Amino acid sequence: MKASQFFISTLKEAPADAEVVSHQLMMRAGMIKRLGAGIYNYMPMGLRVIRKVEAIIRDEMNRAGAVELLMPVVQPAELWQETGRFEKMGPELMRVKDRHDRDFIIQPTSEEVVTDIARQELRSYKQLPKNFYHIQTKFRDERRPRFGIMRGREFTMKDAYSFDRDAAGAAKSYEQMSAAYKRIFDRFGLTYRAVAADTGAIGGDLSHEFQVIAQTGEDAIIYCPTSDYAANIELAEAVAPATPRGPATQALVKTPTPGKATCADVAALLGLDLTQTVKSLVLATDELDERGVVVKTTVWLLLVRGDHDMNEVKVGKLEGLKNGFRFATVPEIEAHFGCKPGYLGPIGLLQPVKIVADRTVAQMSDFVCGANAWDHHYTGANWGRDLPEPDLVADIRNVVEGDPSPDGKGVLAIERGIEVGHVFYLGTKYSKAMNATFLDETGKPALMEMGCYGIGVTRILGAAIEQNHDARGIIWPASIAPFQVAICPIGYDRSAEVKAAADALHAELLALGVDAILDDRGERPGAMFADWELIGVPQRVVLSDRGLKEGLVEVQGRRETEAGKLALPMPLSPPSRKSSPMAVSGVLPLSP
RNA sequence: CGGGGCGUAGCGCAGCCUGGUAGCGCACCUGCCUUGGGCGCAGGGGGUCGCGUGUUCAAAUCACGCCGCCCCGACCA
Repeated sequence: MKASQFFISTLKEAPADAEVVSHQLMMRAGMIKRLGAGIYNYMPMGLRVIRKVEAIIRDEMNRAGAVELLMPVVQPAELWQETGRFEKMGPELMRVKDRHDRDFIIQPTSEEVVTDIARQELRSYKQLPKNFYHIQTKFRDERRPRFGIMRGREFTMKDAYSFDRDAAGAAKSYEQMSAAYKRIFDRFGLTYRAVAADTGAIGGDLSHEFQVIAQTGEDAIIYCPTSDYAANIELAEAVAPATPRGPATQALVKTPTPGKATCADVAALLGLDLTQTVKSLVLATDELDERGVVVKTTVWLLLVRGDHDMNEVKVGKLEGLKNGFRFATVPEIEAHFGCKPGYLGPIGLLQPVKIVADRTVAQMSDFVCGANAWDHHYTGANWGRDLPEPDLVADIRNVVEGDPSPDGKGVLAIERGIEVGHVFYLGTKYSKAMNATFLDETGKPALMEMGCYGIGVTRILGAAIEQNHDARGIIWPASIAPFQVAICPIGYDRSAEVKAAADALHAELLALGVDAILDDRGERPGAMFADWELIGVPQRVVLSDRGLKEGLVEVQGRRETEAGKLALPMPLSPPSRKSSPMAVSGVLPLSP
């Protein structure tokens, strides 16, 4: 490829609305152009990266036995009504009507359509297992699109769906996909972690997120540096403290804490550590009759230590709360606690309240909590003496750095990640809703066991840049770089020798199957170098009259600060075979 | 959805408060010059100032409405 024939459009300044570095660099490098909120044009340079990402995904998906098909972007609402998602999903699901006023959706994912295909086509156990995937445009009407391509509304995703005859088979499919994902992310050349994730209503433990490690990541990843344990923060278990509850040593005292409504303020006022305080959160659950009218409301008091945060996902799994909960209203709070929010606590309740203590809180003694009286807290509160033991003790908080690892093999650490892949066991959720059955050996219909597996194709670009960039621009891993080598001749248009040498090298690299681009634009060297560094091409070859006189060219890796000199002709080797899972190294020898 | 901010040339911005000729840098075009880190000089093209209504002799500027975009927040009392 010659640069003059290709399309290169770089900017010195990033558009003002680009906040995160990947967004800024992709705009500056001319890879994407914004068309609307969360909607982008993929310009030629960016599309080349997308195509390379897709090629690796296809290669490994096919190797893992998945079969590619293509399902429509616009899908009839009927299928989504079958599973109830047409009504259940929020405005994130884009609904459209056609000229006949019929309902359609723009797909955010394709469980319904693929299940529809499966129930029609897969009729015998002999046809299972089967894994269908596609790489397709998705649309999610995010309430707030941001971070450029990383949280756009329109994006490209690879989604795969496995169909098995039983749960054991589905587990096997899941493992195959996990293994394929590891190969895929290894080939991308990115630092990532597979973390256990919450399975929501499905249950079981078969859900993993593939997170690209980056300081700017939206997700907190919990892992144990001394073991294999890794989970996202929704799931990571906070184990009960090893030390038993201490004895009560203080008397219960109602202490004035005027204007100090937060645990941090109270602790500071009383000169105590935040870990001696208890935070009160009030939830409510409603029982409905068949007409949907509230017949009974239960108020819950959740207690976590002052320095801990409640974990809504964990709370949502508790008996009595798992069918949905809300935060209590102020009138409800006043009726049960006799106090407005700010000084609430578990002692001296006006009406029965279900008390759930976090495991840590249940082990505390001589703690500080709200006194259910304005501007007052209790100090020296103790379970069993000043208030009954809690109705329920459970893990209801987020883990924090330094907590013991649930596997008992060290302490937990936290780092940030960008979720770029997710593997998930679905069970029979969709096959049941859509009656997707097959005939087993006994001739009886059975529900298909499903799994789904996604990779955010366009998000990979953002994640790769967040993880790999410097002051000069992007640093693509070789396997997904738009070009592997940029040939930069100095004086291409005025030196016959330079032109001949550059053309020859270009032809030779192309013949070897190397994605090389020859910069024949006639730019000055500084402009040329700055462009390719911004774009992030892994290797650059510079040819000049000066060097050619000595029979030398310069080769420089994008991460290197100095060029190495190589004698002509260069000892070129073909790039590692496509099938190699580690085709991430450069194609040119970097030093003689 | 709540709060804040912005909309002036392809990009980055000034001008608006205090109404009267629309300006700067980058990019772009022409010529000369230069050629190892985004050259220099000279000349040039390009903007219904987001849209609409109103106030006024006169509106980018003031008022009202709409649209678009960006940021922060969304229940931890």
